[in-house]
This record gives sequence, structure tokens and C-alpha cells, in this order.
Amino acid sequence: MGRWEPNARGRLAQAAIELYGERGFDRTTVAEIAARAGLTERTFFRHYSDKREVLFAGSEAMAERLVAAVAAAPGSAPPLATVAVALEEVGAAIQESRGRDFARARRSIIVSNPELQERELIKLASWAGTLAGALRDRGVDETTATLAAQTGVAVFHVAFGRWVSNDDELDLPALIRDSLTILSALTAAVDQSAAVA
Amino acid sequence: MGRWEPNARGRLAQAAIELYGERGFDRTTVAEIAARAGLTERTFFRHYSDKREVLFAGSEAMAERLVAAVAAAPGSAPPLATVAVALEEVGAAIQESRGRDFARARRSIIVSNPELQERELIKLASWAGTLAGALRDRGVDETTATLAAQTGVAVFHVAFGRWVSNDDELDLPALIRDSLTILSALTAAVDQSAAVA
DNA sequence: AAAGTCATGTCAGCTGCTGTCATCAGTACT
DNA sequence: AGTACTGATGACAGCAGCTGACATGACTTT
Repeated sequence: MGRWEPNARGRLAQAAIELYGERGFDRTTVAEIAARAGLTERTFFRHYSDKREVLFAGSEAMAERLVAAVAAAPGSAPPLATVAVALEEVGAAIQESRGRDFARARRSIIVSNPELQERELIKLASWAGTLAGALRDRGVDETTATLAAQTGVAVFHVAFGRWVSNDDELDLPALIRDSLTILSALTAAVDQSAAVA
Repeated sequence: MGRWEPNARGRLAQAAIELYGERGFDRTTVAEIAARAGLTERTFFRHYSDKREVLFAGSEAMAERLVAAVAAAPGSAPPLATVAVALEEVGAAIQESRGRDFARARRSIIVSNPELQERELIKLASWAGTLAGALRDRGVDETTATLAAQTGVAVFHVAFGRWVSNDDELDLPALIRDSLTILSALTAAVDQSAAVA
């Protein structure tokens, strides 16, 4: 038995998410979060670098999965397919670990606040950077790697939006594959119209 | 002759950019910016909603150009091609109005600060949202529109990075076209490998 | 038992940002 | 000419996010 109640970090996260849901993100102060968790404001900042971080913890772990998945892909696989497979794996992990309802609740907090949207975007951008690095490690050139990574993340973003906002029967990995197929059609159409001109 | 020196907004912008360059973004306070411009802190916030905004003013004007360009495209053009043309136009405008050197200086301030990168990303995301809306107005369905817009912006982002960091002879619109071509090859490769499997 | 560690508490302080009211040149209207 | 209105700025007070520095006390190691 420690001197304090255990799992301070978890209590802070729970308190924060409850409050963000109850009164909105910017109408809850860090002092309130800490109070509900039975801790002090200073301690909050020892666990989370800022007020937003609570909603984005775990994102680095996903980034590591992305790297591992890219490294595990067969060398012959084309870059964008490799990226897609890695993102499908992460999609499956997200789907299983927390489920669509949690994602929806979290999303509704995020969309109502620009600061949080910024953080969401930088998380995705960081994934793109990670993926691009992993591709470069496989010998893909800089521009191609960046392009494949960014495009893959854009596809993921679209698929995630569909997964959260619709009640499709489709699961997240399937939506990622589907979105990538749509993208293929889009680029093919550009090529065709360019060839005609 | 007004009661005050003219062009307060411009003086604030210049003072801010100078200071960001001299001592870094987070080591300059708003009070210092205001003092150098001969104004007060409060007045700074009347012209710019926050400290970062100085570096991103004018982005909404570009968004309007995007909408206009999409609306002006022939109805028969495929979605992604329409987006690409709009982004090429904005790319040309950026290139002409401020030039590569200014973009480089601005970039070096931004990359050294996460908060600024977030803002840059949200600017791009907002462009994507704008583009998607403009496509929907032309009858493109939701998913396709979002995908084309996000992908287009990703292509722009990559092209912009190449333009700023290399000393290619290529201008920005050409780099956008080139990056889109590379993307086409990437998706085509995915289709091909999927067909084999 | 002495020493070290580790998570937390306490406190002081900076800075970004906002609300509110005062000031006063220029403009328009009478 | 006088008066009222507008619009940009100043002055001031205050909140909240975030940080540095030091204290505390249970648990661990030696």
C-alpha cells in the first residue's frame, strides 16, 4: 500500500474526460480535474504535458506499431500497400481496444474545440512522419516515402471519419481498404483525363 | 494624419517576425512585439487573435481562391484533377507574392516550434475542408470529395516541402504536378499487387 | 539504521489572453 | 460652429495554463 491512492494517472484521465464531456473542454480548468482526482494541479502536469494530452495518450504506442508493421511487410510490397497494411493493423487495434462508442465520445469532444483538432492533426502528421521514416529505411526514396505516408494517413483519416460517423456494418480496416480503392479510382481518372488532353 | 502612426497591423507583423527570427517564437513575448511596434499588448490582440496568427494571416484569402478555382473548373474534370489545378493556382500565387526566400525564413521559424506546426497543419486541414465543400457543391459525393481534397492537400504539402528545401529549378505548380504523378504510380502499384494476389 | 528514490504537495511567478472602461482624432450631421 | 458618433488605441484588472524550486514522507536499498 502506497502513501497515496494508486493509479494517479488513470484517475486524472478519467476525471478529465468526464469533465470535458460534462462542461466542455475549455470550461474545465486543470485545478478542477486535479480536485476530482484527489490530486493537485501540479501533479496533473507531471503526468500530462498539457491539458489536451489526456485525450491523446497512447498515440506514440500506435506509432511504434506502425513502424513494426512496415518493417514486417514483405520487401516486394509497394510502398502505399505497405502503409495501408500498417494502418489497417492500427485501425484494428483502435477498434478492439476502445470501441466505436468511446471513439465517438472522444470525437465529439474534439470537434467542438479547435485546439483539440490541432492536436489530432499533429498526431496524424506524426504518424505520417513515422511511416515515411520506416519506408525510407526500406530504401524508398524521400519524396515517394513522404507521399505514400501522407496519402496513407489521409486515407486513414477519411476512413476513421466514416467509421465514427456512420453506422456502417463495416469495420475500420475494411473502411481503410475501401477508401484506398476509391482513391485509386480518383488517380486513375486524372491519368485518363490527362492522356486525352 | 491620424492620431497614431499608420498601419499598426503591418508594424505588428514586422516586429513579430523580426523577433521570432531573432530570439525564437517562444522566447518573445507579446509585450515585446507590441513595444517594438510602438503599441500596447492589448492592441496586438485586437489585430491578431493569438501570437501565432501573425505567421498565418492571408490563409483565408487562399482558401477563397481555392473555392473560386474549383468552381471555375470544367464540370467534366475529375475531382482530383480539379483539386490539383486549384492548388497549383494557389501555389503560383504563393510563389509570386512572397517568394521562396520568405517561405524558407517562415518555415525555419515554424519547424522549430510544435505549436506553430500545429497551426500550419490546421491551415492545410482547413483548405482540405474548403476544397471538399467546393467539390460537394459540384455534386461529388461526400467520401469521394473528402478523399480527393485530403489527398490533394497532402500532395501540395509534399510539393511545398520539396520547393522550400531543395534548390530545384522547378517552380511550385510544376512540383505539384510532379508529385501527383508520383502518387498515381503509387496507387497503380497497389492495384497491380492486389490483382496478382 | 542510514541513505537514497520517487511520487506528491506547496508556493511563487511568468505569460498568453480577455473584459471593461476611458480617451480622443476624425467625420458627419445639424 | 457645435454636437453627436465612430473607431482605433490605451490603461488596468484578472483568469488560467504552465513551470521552477523546494519540502515531505513512505518505500527501498545497503
